Amino acid sequence: MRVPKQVVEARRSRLTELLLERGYLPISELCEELGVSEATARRDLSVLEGEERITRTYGGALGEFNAKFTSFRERLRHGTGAKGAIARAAVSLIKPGMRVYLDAGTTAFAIASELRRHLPERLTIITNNLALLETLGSLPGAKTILLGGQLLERQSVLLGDEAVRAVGAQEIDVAFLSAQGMTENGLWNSQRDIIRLQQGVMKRAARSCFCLDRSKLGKAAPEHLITWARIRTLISDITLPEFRQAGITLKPGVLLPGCV
Amino acid sequence: MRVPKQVVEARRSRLTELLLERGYLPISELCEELGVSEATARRDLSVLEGEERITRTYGGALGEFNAKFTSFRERLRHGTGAKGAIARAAVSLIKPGMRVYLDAGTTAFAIASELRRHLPERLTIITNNLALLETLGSLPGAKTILLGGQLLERQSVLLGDEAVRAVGAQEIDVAFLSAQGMTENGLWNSQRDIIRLQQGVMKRAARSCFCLDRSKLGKAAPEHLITWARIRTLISDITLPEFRQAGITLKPGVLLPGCV
DNA sequence: GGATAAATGATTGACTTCAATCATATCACC
DNA sequence: GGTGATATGATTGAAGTCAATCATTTATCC
Repeated sequence: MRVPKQVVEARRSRLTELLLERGYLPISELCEELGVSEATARRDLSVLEGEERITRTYGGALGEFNAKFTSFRERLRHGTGAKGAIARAAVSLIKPGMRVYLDAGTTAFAIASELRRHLPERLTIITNNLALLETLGSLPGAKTILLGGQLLERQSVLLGDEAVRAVGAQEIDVAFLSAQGMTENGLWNSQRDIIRLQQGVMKRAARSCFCLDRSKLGKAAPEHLITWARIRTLISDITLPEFRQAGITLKPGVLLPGCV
Repeated sequence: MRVPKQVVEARRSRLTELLLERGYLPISELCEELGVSEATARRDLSVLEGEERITRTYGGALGEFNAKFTSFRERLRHGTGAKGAIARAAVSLIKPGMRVYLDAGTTAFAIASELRRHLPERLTIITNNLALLETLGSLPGAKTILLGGQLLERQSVLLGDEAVRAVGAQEIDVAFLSAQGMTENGLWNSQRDIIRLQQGVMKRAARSCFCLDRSKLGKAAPEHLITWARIRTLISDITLPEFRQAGITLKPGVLLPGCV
C-alpha cells in the first residue's frame, strides 16, 4: 500500500537518527524499530546511502558520524603515498616528552596514524580536531588535550574565540599545521577562524612545521596565512626545482628532507 | 601451522588498531589487511570480542570507540524508563535561545536524545562530554560549544584546569548536572576534577538542575559536591516520601514534578 | 473522481557469512 | 629432542543477506 510522502521521509529521518544514536544497527533491529518489513528497510537504506546520509554494511548500516570518519580515513591508505611520507617525516621531529600540536586536515590524521605505530614516551598531544580523538584517545601513555570552542557543523573541528583563548594558555614544543593552498605569496586557508587559531598556535609553539602535499601547489584560498619569509620548516613531497618553477624560493634548510 | 604466540598477539593488536582507525571493516578487508584466511580472521574477532576490545557485526567488526559508545547507548532504551522521564522533564525547562550546559553521564545523553526530538530554536549547548557530540553535532540550528581540557582515558570526557578555566568564560542559562550518589548530606561524585568543573559550572549558571535517578539514593562517593540546602532544582523519579524515608528533607519546589 | 504513480510486503534464487570439523604444521614445554 | 598443545587453512552445511520481481494498496495529480 502506498503511504504519504511525509511518512516515508519521517521514517527515513528517524532511521538516520537511530543510526546516529547507536552508531551501528543490523537490519533486523532496524525493521523492528521502524515497524516495517525487511524489504522496506533495505529500500530506505539504499536511498539514504545514495544521499550519503548513512553507510551500509553487509547486514546493517552505520550512522553518518562513523561514515564521515570512515570515508575520511579511506581517502588515506595507511602510510602510503605522499601523505604517509609527510607523516613519517613529521613524526621524526617528535621526541619523547614533547608537547605536540596537530591541527585539522587529513595530514594531521596521517601523523596521528603514524604515531600509533611509533609512539615516543610521555607525549602530550594538543589539538582542535575531534576526528583525531578516535585515533589518539586510546593511545596508552600519551596525554591528549583538546582545545575548547565551537563545533563546526558537518566538520569535526573546534574553532572560534574560545579555541584561540584556549591555545593561548598552552605550551607547545612543535606544531604541525596545514593549509589549503600555496602560491608565491605564501600559504592560504579558507576561513578566517582557522587562520586566527593557527596564528595563535604559532605564537605559542617553539617550532611550527607546515605540512602540505603537492596538490596544494599553485592553489590560492580566500584568506592569507603566512608569507614564505616567515616559514621556518616545511614538510612536503614537492622538490626544490618544482618550487622554483612555481616562483617560490625557499630559504635553505626550510624544506625538511626525507619525503620527496 | 602453528605460529609464535607473540605473532598472534601482534596480529590481534593490529586488528584492534585497524578497527580503531577505520571504525568499521568487513571481514574480507580484514583478511586482506592481515594476510590471513577468513577462518583465522574470524577466530581473532571472536577472541577480541570476548575481551571486549571490539564489537563484531554480521560481516565485519567495529572498533572499540564505536563499541564503547554503542554499549553506552544500549543501556539507555530511547525515552523509556526513569532516565527518559527525567530527560523529558529537563527539556521542558529549556526555552528558545537558551545557553544550556550538559555534563557527563547517561542522563545527559538522555537529555540530548530528547533534544533531537523537540529542539527549541537558537539553542546553544555547552558540554565537556564528547559522547554527546555524536548526537548533538549534527543538530541543525543548534550551536554546540565544547569545553577544552584533558581527555580522560577510556572515557569521553574533558576535565582538568583547562576545562575549569574554559567554563569560567561561558554564560549559562540552565545547567543539567548529575552525581554518582546522594545521602542526607547532599550529593557526591567520584572525582575531584569532576567536582571542580561542576562547581565552576554552577558559578556561571543562572540555574543549576541536578538530575539523579533512584539508583543513586543512599549511595555515597569519595568527594562531596553540594549540600541539600544549596540545591534549587532537582529532577528525579524519586517521590518526596521516599526522600523523607532516606532522611532527606527537600525544600518545597525543589523537586521538579512530572517524572515520578 | 478517475488515472497514474508510488510505496509496501511477500517471494524467489543467487550469493555471503558463519561455526564446526578436520588434517596439518610447528611452537612450547619438559 | 620428543611430545603434547595450539594455530592455521580448507571444507561443509546451515543460516543469513540481498536485489529483483510481482501483486496489492493507496496517495497524488489532473
